[in-house]
Amino acid sequence: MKKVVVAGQPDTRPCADCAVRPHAICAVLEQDELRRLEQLGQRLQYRPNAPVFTQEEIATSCYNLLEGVMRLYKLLPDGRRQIVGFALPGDFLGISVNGRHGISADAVGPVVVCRFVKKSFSRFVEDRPNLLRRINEFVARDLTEAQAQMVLLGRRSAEEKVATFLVKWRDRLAQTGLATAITPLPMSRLDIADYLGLTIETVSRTFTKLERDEVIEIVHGGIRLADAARAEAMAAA
Amino acid sequence: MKKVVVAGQPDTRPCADCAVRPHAICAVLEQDELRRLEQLGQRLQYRPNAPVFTQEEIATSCYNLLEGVMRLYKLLPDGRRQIVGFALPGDFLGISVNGRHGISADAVGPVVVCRFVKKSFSRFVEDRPNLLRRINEFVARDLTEAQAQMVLLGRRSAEEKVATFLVKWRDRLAQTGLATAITPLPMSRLDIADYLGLTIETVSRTFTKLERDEVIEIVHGGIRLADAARAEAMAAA
DNA sequence: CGTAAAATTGATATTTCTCAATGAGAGTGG
DNA sequence: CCACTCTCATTGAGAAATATCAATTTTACG
Repeated sequence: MKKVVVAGQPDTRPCADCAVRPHAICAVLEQDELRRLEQLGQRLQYRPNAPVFTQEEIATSCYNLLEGVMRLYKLLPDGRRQIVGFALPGDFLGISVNGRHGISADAVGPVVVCRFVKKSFSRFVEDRPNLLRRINEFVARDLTEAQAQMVLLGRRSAEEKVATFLVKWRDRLAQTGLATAITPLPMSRLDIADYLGLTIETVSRTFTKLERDEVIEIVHGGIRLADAARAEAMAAA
Repeated sequence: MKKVVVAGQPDTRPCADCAVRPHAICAVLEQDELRRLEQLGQRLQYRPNAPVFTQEEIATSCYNLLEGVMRLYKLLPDGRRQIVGFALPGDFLGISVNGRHGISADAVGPVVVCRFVKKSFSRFVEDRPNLLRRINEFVARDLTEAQAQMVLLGRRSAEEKVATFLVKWRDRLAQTGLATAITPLPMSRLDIADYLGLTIETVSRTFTKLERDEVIEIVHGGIRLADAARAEAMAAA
């Protein structure tokens, strides 16, 4: 594989006009704290499919996702893959429990992150309970989402899985200000399958069925939720 | 259903000789802080199957589990249930992200908890970054476990699910000092099924198969891991 | 002991997977 | 600008895993 990491150019856009700040952990920082944190962060770009960090690898950095979509996943020894989540701008990644990353993360499309070296980042957080609380909330939110995903994986049919995925993905994009008539799906069918605990064929068939039933319209690079109400009913929690 | 909550008697055993303290969030507290926290906690007992808190309910309390096993689960509107975890002594429960509980929790067998009113507990945590960090670690650990469970639910066969469950359950019991030749299974087959995303019949058949294959021996109220190595191989992460 | 709940077992149905083939777009080099 | 090729997505047919429905056995409990 080609080299995929693009070295960060000198920061031309500092935290001050960071688009994701209100949604990121940084939102709780004061101006001067922000400038301090800015020193610690390094902006990096990744090409589509480039790995950002890997399961089992010693966790030396954590990341704010600034632009693009990432997939977070675990692999079994025989290669089976479970995607445990997709990260969107504003998400904070790389928290580890035993010094090693529990999951792998790579770029779906082009990605820009703000990287922090864990050591200095931890020191920064240490005297700022505000920030620690904020990080805590982020982790708690991730846990809540993980629990919802367990219900999906363990107890729902293929059709419910796909409908739920589409509705929740649309809602997440809307929250980060990316609402459009068409819901873009930057990830592949295989990614969706590995996220929902299905095969690519079942995902494809389910998309087709939902389109036949006029719940969605499959368009290039995404879908249109033609009958959002019906999709939401299928996704009902 | 009968009333199941037994009012806490005046604390006869204060934090000082709390058996779970080293494994609980309280481990990071100094003697005097501990005495302070003690004021805030209330010891409560629950009968088997008694609910402790419920999904969607406004989250006013959080809990240290002191004795017994709890099941944590989510229900779908049509009654399908996914158990997202079993709690053991030392676990901290009731963290909520939006003021309401995201999950339900009830006692599997008899349970004793240490309950804290969220409001006063939060105030206590506020000036103790140590404790906040500890809670953070607990949530991060839960998240890591949830991610592992997603792999199990999405990508593993019934046999792998059951074997993994048994091995990990044994390991958890061992960690909390409950290691024995026989691994007790206080939860029902239905609980196990709802934890693994299977039906009760499939769980039962899989137990039988594992016994025929001499991987386990089914004994009253639990199992013996007759061939731990083989079980661990099936569970290999 | 007798009854109810839990667990097991069996027969069949259903869902989803697997394997195989085809089709559609995107990028490339002539 | 057009084949060519590669990857990704879709579709089909048949297989496999697990669910469902039903019966029976075992265990728990009054």
